[in-house]
Amino acid sequence: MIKIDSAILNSEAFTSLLEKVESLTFKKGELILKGGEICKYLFIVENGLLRNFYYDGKGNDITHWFAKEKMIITAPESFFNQEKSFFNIEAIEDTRVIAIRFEVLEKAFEGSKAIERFGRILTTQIMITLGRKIIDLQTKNAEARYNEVIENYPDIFRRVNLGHIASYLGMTQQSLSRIRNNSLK
Amino acid sequence: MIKIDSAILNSEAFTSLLEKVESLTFKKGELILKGGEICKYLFIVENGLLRNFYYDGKGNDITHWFAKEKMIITAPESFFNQEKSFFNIEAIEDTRVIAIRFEVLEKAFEGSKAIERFGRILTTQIMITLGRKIIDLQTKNAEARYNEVIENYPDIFRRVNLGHIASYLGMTQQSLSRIRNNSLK
DNA sequence: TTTATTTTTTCACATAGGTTAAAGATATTT
DNA sequence: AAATATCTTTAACCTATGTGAAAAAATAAA
Repeated sequence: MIKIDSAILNSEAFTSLLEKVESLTFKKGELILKGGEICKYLFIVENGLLRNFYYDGKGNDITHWFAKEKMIITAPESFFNQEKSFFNIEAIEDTRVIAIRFEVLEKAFEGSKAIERFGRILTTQIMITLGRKIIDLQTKNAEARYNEVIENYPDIFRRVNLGHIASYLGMTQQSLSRIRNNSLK
Repeated sequence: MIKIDSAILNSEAFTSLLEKVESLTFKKGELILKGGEICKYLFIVENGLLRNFYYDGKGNDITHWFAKEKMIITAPESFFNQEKSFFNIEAIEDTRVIAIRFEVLEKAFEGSKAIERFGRILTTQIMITLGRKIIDLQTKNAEARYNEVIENYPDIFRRVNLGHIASYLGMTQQSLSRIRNNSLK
């Protein structure tokens, strides 16, 4: 989960970029990006909650990323390379976003060193976050991963159903339920 | 594993950056960065092989990243934020690298939009690679992950011992050995 | 409210992969 | 070439987590 620093949000470069972006709203349950499409937007959530998830067509639905207020979300490989997406994006709640088109962002990158820099710092932080998640998946058992997420993201946890949390943590919903039960005792 | 595109390697901006970098050599087995230190360098491997690994002090040694010729490697969270590293970097073979100091890279970013852009594109590609690895860990079983790595990185696989490959794939060495045995039959 | 739908829990059972320990291979050093 | 150290395989056993199915609880719709 990637939060945008308010120093960046308030910067001049960023403010000027914001003049060229769109404001979109989505209904709860709405599929904003379908796998196979090219992701046109990078979203910054104003209010509500989105998730990026992988779906393999065989019932495997794996949440990869949540984004609540002030967080950023997209399908990175699709958006930045403008190729077909492996991922879907869905609104978990009624959501309003700032939506930045790829071409707008590209132009902003070209036109402003500060925004180019913002983009670099942002992708760097995402890269670090994902690296940590890999280590967690490889070193921590299901219970430890669960404890970590309720520690770090208690409110997302409250707003999202357990199936999504379980897949985000790399376990089945039944396992998550078992863990929750055990940890009460 | 992150390979640098040769279009970038040959660009003017990159060439000028290269004038300010260091050439370092490491002996096989040498620990180049210890957990707890601040990572001063981003490395580009000229020849040889490095690995970035996590070690928890209890015998858990997990390879996170390999880098052979033309690949880039560092401890991202430590290097880019100049904070203590959770990761170690080790030479698996005698290795010569181009080593770019943080301050040099920072100055290069500040001084050149093209390099700032190079940095952004690089971190974007790493971000995408790590995202794919997470999905693989969550959807594929040990055997499928093994098959994928020998398909995609056959030569790294040949040059690295199986313990490192196993931890990179998120399994024990014994499991990897079992899989290799089964897949011969 | 009642009914329908979705979400969460529970349970019995299955299994992939972990653990521990030891034996074989391969390399490296003396 | 012996001796030592390191790497890889094998095997018996174990456990965390998955699977499938159903019940219970919560939420939404009629």
